[in-house]
Amino acid sequence: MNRYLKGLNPEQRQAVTYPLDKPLKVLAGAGTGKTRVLTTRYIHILAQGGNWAPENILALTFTNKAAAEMKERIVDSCRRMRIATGPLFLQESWIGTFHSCCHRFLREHALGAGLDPEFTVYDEARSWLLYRRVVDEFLSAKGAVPEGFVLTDLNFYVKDVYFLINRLKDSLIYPDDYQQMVREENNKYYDRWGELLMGLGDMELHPATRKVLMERGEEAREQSAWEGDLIQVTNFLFSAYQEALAAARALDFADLIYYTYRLLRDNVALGEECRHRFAYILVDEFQDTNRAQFALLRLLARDEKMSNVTVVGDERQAIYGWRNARIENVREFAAREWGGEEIRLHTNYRSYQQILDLAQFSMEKSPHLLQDNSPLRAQRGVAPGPRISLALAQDRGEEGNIIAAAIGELLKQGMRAEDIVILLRSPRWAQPYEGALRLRGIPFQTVGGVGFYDREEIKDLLAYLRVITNPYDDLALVRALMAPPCFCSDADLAQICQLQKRREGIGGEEVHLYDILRGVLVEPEIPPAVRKKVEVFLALGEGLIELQDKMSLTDFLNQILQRTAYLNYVYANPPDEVRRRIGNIKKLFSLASQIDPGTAAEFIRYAEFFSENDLREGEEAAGYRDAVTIMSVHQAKGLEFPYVFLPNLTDTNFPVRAPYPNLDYSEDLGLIIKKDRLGRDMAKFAPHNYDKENYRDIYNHFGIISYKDRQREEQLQEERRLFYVALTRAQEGLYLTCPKPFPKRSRGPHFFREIWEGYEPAEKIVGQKVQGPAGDEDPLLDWKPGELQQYHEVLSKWLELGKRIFTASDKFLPK
DNA sequence: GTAAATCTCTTTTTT
DNA sequence: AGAGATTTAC
Repeated sequence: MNRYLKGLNPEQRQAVTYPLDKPLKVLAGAGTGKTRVLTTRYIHILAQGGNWAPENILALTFTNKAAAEMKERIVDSCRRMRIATGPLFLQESWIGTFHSCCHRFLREHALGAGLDPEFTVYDEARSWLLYRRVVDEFLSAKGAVPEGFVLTDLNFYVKDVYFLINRLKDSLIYPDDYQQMVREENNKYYDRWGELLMGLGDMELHPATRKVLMERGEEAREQSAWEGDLIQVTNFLFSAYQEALAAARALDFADLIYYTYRLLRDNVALGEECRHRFAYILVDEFQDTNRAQFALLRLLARDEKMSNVTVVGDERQAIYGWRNARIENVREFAAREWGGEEIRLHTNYRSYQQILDLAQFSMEKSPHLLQDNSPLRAQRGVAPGPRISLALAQDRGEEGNIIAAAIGELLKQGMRAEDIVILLRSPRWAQPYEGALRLRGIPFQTVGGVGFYDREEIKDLLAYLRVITNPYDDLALVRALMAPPCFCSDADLAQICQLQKRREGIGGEEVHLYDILRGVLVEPEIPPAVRKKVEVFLALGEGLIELQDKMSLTDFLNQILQRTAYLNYVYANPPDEVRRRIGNIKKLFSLASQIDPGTAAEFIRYAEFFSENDLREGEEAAGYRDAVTIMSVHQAKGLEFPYVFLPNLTDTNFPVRAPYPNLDYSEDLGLIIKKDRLGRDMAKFAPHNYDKENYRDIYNHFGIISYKDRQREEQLQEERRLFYVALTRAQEGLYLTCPKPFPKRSRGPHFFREIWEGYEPAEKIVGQKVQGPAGDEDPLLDWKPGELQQYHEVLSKWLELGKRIFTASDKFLPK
């Protein structure tokens, strides 16, 4: 047997050695060694002879980090196997994300793809700025506006159209196709309404129901006209955005996939050459690919049956739907139908059986239509003693204390801090848990989250700095105008910009926003309220500009804070938020003092460097090597930890309720708009009284479904999968906690409740915080020494006795 | 009685 | 902004 196959279990070995000329789909559950299978198959291809070089194997991953890891592991194995990889392996191998591989390919074939060889790739920030400019031009040039279209309507949709465009592009739908497709789909939808209205006559209905349905039909007809307008506008903006990209010789992320796709589709010879070059294709995290990526994969494959393609994925871990990933891609890769095989990996090397059982228990609570939801089997078997603990805390402060106490206990038992992770649904909730850990002197580090430089208060203050060093920095100027104390609204700015456009129209030259501001003061058409704001702003700015060179950077920042009364606005937030923001502002001062004596301009350059490179400056000073990690579940994907804490499992936090998009597109409904211009829900979004059975039956009979309903269901399922990902990170132990109070009218914590009430093997405790005297104290930090002792006692029971000291009852969970 | 309007509470993930 | 519960309108 080949050496690299040693140590693989039979199912892994089967996957690695499965014939290379047949399609293969590996359904690999969490912790089943999927990356190992993929890298070993890569080695297997090289070792099988055939004289294949690394440049003949295309290996696609989801992140650059995963690609780097894979490269490292392959190089390692090759060295051990004494397979010569050549000195240029890292440069020649095609191991990377879809985006990075397409980028490289397009550089090689820029001319053939009709691109400038010096094309640039726009990241999200740059593409958004370009799009914004396109929208502004559209707003000022009325020619493209449909008759009757109210321009102010568009402001509501600006962001949504941008997301819509990205969503379409991720499905390879570009302007030419978009308008036609969406119109057809829309017409089909309204045809169904027509049928419903026709069918009403033959139905036995309550007169009131009939009347309502007739009215809704009429409403739907009106709404279809509104949709028509928006289709026209979105299509115009879409084309204009693409043209602007072309003019800038730029591609955005989606374009990288699209241009590669188009090049291979249209250039037959090159397509052939490419299919020859990539003798084998491996794709990791297939459940996170989008439609465009799948389509490209079909083109890259040797034949329609994907004979030289191996994909690895797990539907249960699909958590990137919001980035247009299609979980359906896994099912649609029909390896068996195409003469290949589906291999399932069920042996989990990470966790004890109890943890896998819990994950399975939770997963089966949602009606997923998954190809493979069979349970995982723990290689490590069933652990002695309980492995899953639930705690229902009386409030968030107590929750933090329970977790901190439990972690302290683990550390006392000899665990290392780096073996422990706190996983959050949203990184913005890190603060309470950080506070609890800090209180006990437990070292921690918070990864990711919203980067320091992306924080509102930091961006505001930096904007002021930028405006003062360069008043002609329009972006900074706009940000500063919108910040305290002026709070210019979008509408205010629109009026100022109109003035700018008009000046440019007269002089024919570009006029800077800053120069316009003075004009605003004397312009009769500008409302007094706006004029006042600008007046305040200019006085403020001029005062600061004078001070600029007279003091140190930190003193100057202090002046900005004082003169804008910025802290007053900070203090208007809830206490948690105030503390966080103040902490950030303090940190800005300490960063500034580090480069002090230095100029504001230097500091800005420094800050830009960090934010442009997405180098995250954490909100908390980390620096511990051996520290408890706090991160989001998304960031934890692919990682594992001995002990996992999963706090804040409230009804609103996990699963989280996301707002519905104002605009969306789907193949069966066409363009979906949330509200019509009167503020009513669009029929397509949510048919009236859809939640009532008699209406729903009629709607469904005529094929009128509720986008809202479907969206909600899909959202919940993605949250369920995210929860599954969180649970399956744990190797040794899992601690789930949920703070009270529950909002009066909520149904209680959804996922937590299911386990609390339905999963017998878990330990369950209820916090017993004694109500302190009511006051204005901060509930997060204000604990009394006596209480800590009490937590400790509760916790000892939890950890040592290992028996259920409490069972669920209605007393603690609202019905 | 049902349907619509109002009130109340909470509030994301990132290559 | 969404989702229940509650109130108001018909």
